[in-house]
Amino acid sequence: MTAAEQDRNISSSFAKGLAVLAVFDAQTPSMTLAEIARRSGQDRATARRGALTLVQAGYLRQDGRMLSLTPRVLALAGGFLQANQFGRRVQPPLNRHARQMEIEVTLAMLDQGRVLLLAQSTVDHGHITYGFTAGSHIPLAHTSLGRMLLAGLPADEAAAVLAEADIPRHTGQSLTDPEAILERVAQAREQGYCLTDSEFEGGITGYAVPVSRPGRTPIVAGCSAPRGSQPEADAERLLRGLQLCAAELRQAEAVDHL
Amino acid sequence: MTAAEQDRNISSSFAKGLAVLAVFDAQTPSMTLAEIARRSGQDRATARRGALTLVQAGYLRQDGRMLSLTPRVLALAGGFLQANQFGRRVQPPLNRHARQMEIEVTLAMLDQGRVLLLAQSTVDHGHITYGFTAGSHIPLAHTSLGRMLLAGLPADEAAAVLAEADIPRHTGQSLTDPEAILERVAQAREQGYCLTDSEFEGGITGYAVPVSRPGRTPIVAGCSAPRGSQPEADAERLLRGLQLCAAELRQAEAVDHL
DNA sequence: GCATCAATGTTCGCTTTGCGAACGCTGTCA
DNA sequence: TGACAGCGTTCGCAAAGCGAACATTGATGC
Repeated sequence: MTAAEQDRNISSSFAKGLAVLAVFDAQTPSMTLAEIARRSGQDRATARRGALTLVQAGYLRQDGRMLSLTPRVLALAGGFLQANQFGRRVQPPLNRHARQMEIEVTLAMLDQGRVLLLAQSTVDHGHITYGFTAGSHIPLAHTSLGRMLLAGLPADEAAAVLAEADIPRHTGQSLTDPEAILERVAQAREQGYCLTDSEFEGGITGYAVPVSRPGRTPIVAGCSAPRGSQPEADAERLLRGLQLCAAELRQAEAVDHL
Repeated sequence: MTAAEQDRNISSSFAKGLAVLAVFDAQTPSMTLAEIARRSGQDRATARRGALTLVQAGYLRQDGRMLSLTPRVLALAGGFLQANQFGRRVQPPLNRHARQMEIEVTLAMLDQGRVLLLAQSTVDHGHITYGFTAGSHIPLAHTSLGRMLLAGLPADEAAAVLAEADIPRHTGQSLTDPEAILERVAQAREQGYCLTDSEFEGGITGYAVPVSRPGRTPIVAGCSAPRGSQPEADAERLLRGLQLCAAELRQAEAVDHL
């Protein structure tokens, strides 16, 4: 009696193992077996087999009872980055505009109810940096990147995605009502850019503009900076820079088939 | 009769699935099932199950009969990068020195007989760029990064690693005799830096210095540039810059536990 | 110091999964 | 048009791996 109609085309052991690997995208640098089991929602024995397999394959390292990712996982991402020519087609425009704007520029897309950072220009100056890198996840609801991404979806889909995402309160200014957030999203959709202020980190303003063509899976570019003495002049300058950057990426078709 | 003494702690299905995922680190952006099967050395049916599982998990996308990586694989690397604070501790020094040197600086380590790029500064100027990114693999034998990495190993281990790696001929200047290469490696080990000229790409000189402390798993920093009119002055300037960068990374203990 | 308890890591019998030979389908060449 | 080569897909049977049960570790009370 098999009530659960298991699909013979899917390897459940493999899927469970992948869940073990994916658990490490949290901020926790290393975990015990039991913790992996808990976070991946699997039996300890199952998680153990998955983890030991990953150790043998070289993706995980075991120090005593702690397990942590090895640099080899970078090679997995490397495949994607090379296939899509990020080094040639995405990173250079990002860097050039970042340098002109004198600010870090980030490219992002939706992933599982969060914002996935695809690439980040790296400009050197005195500014604070969150320390996010390509592959980092950041919250959806309280960042300009997240809201601009939602704005790239039809309103009903955006509402559905937001309903699935959790909406923690980062600062006193964070909007917590989904309706209020969706209103900001609609506003971003209309005006073609998104600003947020102090909702994720106090005193920091976020800027974002769309990169992907309408209808495609949304991709956005954005940046963030401490609120200065002339907020409106800053906003105008930065949004103009982001728009230029986005236009260039669009023209280079750097991002069309993600 | 089970002659092969299969380890009950390892999930072979998972290992095979991982092999499917790893196949995409080639330069091939998308593949058919049969090609995946061939490259991963697996039965077509097995490869199919692995691939379909990856599709369901969102790491692979299926367009007709072609399969390609999705951006979600970046999240796997993101876990590693965040855990090791690359955004805070590695990227900023790299960028700063790259800007001072006016050249792209790369951080790398050994991985499976090749050089794995861990991070890359991103400076904007007119120079040629190979288009490599973090996570890219480059050859071991004919790059200064590769030879400096080998120099970080005891001589016998270096020879063993090199024996496993393949040594294609990229240019007319590529050394092909393992002994000759090991001699250059020994030279690099003694003098504490490595230069290569035109062995990977004609007219391009590569520079590399060690970053990790002696005895640890080798990590190196390097850069490459077209040979200019004053090769020796260039070499001195660039090596000095790389040494400063390496010293800073060492002091920040940015790379100690990889 | 010893007993108690909770939480983690590991084993092994039973069931389920997934291996791969075999099949059908599609496009190509003579 | 028939033969063929390469591809994706199916299904019976062997073996892989699930998880209850068992060790092991380490913290807490007496």
